[in-house]
Amino acid sequence: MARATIADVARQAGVSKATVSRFLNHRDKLLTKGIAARVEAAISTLSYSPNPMAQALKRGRSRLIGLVVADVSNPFSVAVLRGAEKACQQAGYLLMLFNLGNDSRREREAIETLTAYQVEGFILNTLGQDGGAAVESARHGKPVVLVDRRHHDMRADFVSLDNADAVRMGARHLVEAGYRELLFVSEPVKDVSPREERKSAFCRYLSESENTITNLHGSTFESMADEPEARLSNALQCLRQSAGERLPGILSSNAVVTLRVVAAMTRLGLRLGTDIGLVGFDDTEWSPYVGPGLSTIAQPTDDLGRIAADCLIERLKGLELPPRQILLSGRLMPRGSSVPSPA
Amino acid sequence: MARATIADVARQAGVSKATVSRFLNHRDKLLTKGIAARVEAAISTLSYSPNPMAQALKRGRSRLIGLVVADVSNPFSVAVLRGAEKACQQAGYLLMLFNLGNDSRREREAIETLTAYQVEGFILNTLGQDGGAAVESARHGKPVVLVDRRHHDMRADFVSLDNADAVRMGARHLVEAGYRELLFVSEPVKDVSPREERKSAFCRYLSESENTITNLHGSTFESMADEPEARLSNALQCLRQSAGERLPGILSSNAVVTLRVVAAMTRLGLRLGTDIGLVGFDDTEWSPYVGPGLSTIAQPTDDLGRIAADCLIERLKGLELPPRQILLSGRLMPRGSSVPSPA
DNA sequence: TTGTAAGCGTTATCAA
DNA sequence: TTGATAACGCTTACAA
Repeated sequence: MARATIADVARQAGVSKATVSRFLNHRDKLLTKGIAARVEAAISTLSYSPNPMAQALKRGRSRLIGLVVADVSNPFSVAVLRGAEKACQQAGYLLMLFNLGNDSRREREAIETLTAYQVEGFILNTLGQDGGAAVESARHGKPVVLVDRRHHDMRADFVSLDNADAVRMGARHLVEAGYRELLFVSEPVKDVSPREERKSAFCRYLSESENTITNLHGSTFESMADEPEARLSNALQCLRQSAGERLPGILSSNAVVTLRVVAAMTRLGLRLGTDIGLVGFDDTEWSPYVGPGLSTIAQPTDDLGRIAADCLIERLKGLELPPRQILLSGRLMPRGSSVPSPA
Repeated sequence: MARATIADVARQAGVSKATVSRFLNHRDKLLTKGIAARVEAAISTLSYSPNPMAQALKRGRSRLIGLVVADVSNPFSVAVLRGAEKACQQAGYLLMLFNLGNDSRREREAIETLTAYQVEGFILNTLGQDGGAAVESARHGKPVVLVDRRHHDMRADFVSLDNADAVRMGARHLVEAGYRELLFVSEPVKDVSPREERKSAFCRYLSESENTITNLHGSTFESMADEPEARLSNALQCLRQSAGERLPGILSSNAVVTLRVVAAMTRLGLRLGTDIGLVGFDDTEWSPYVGPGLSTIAQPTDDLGRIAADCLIERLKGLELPPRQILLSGRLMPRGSSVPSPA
């Protein structure tokens, strides 16, 4: 038999639908003990639970939160997803996931689809390049929280790693380990805010440290997904050239790039740590087992997701505040790839 | 301003709501050219799109498919998710994801929540241990497709890797490479169907090959997440003991276990391939870069997800057929970890 | 404190 | 071919 409706419960308990609805929404506030008990009994014998679609239609609120991620296969996104999910669940919301599959042109579609399903707000881990779809929905009164990636045209709560600090931490670690010719490797920076921030923080670190640390020098390199392998290999060889007697060290801006660097070093027969130092953003379960162990900067991904969701839920509860910016610190995980010579 | 409703469109076009609805659902089948044009114009000027909640309420169908995964942080689940998503999108369905976070007791909650949102069917990548919640919903007429994990009490379409074949492939590869003392390492097998299938396929392979291959011997080991590190280390040392002069080789049943094995070997100072051969289920982006490269058995994850979704959608379209079982072949990715001595 | 009735945005049934 | 009108399952004035 089909799901029980509020009418079934009302009939079973010998009361009106309104009474059942009151029991559900205001619990015992307005109800006689006896009636409440009868309703409760009816609900449990019919194992009734309200139809959220109908509720959404009537209330205009769906208890749904839209989560749009640029790419679910990015472990970072998944980690954020998990954190957000937990927070949403606790607050009685359900996450609706829309994965862009790295096609940023679909962002508008995602937001419109989710809007159609009456999501009450958005958590976005996207580029924001699809004609300000997010901005629009913010104007329509749906709160938005940005995670990890800023939208340049948008004022909204923003939750992210403290990139500047993390870069400084990674670079300083390399320097303290003895590496002097630094290279920052990232995917193409263009319009992707964390990449921009990391790159410029890297440059800032260099110009700040040139005075105090002798022989320190650095440069940056952008590696594309579909480039010929030789490009990155060349860059590494140049790096060793310019290093001369000094030790070269690489700071890579995410796990994918880190793997590309490792691959290139493998091709060239270069040893991690010994020939070139390496520190990479994003600590993964496999980081300890690549080569002598990869030194990484771990992001508090769970917290990022949780806090993003909490921010959104606060807004949904009516919190009025100028857009907040919440930056969380990363944690350095030193391993063999940033140790100059084998023990 | 708020979303346009069908009433707004009707007013704008100077027709009734029914006419607009007809335009939407039966297109031009029943409509005068002129009227159709007016409705079309009104729809586009108001940029109207129907409210799926209202549609769901009225039709009893939501265009939603529920996907329940045991653990999103498992890359396998994510890959399936991506495949399923693509297929659903093409068929005009939206996926609602529910992540169990490895707590199989929440499966019932997941199914009930999704049912409340009127999902039309389920794709389950779960244990099915939560009191046959899935079975129930199947009885309520919601089609279910199982991916990777069987529910012993359930007859439903099932999509999975051909585990028996994959195990044979992995074991044979080790044997052909010269390893003779084989160990199958998996997480606790209890009631997790792919683990059971892989383990028993391993044992079957052994008993079938003992006759033809001299000196071949094998055993199995179950490694728990929270066990002391020493347990697995011991197992490896035992393995080398019993191997004697022969080469020991390990077949590990998923990526997590593979990393545990690698960790244990690292602790013991054993070299991958040279001291112990290793082939692991699940090919990951990092597999090539751990040690001399990890030999793996790649699953066609995208296909698994896509086919699962397609099966479900066929059922939703009314296909009546006894439960199907669709097994896809894995692919061996040989790398350094199954090469006995360094080149 | 409880019930009646209207309405959320659709679709489906009936007349016209 | 088109238009009223009644549902779908729920919430919420307003009445009682």
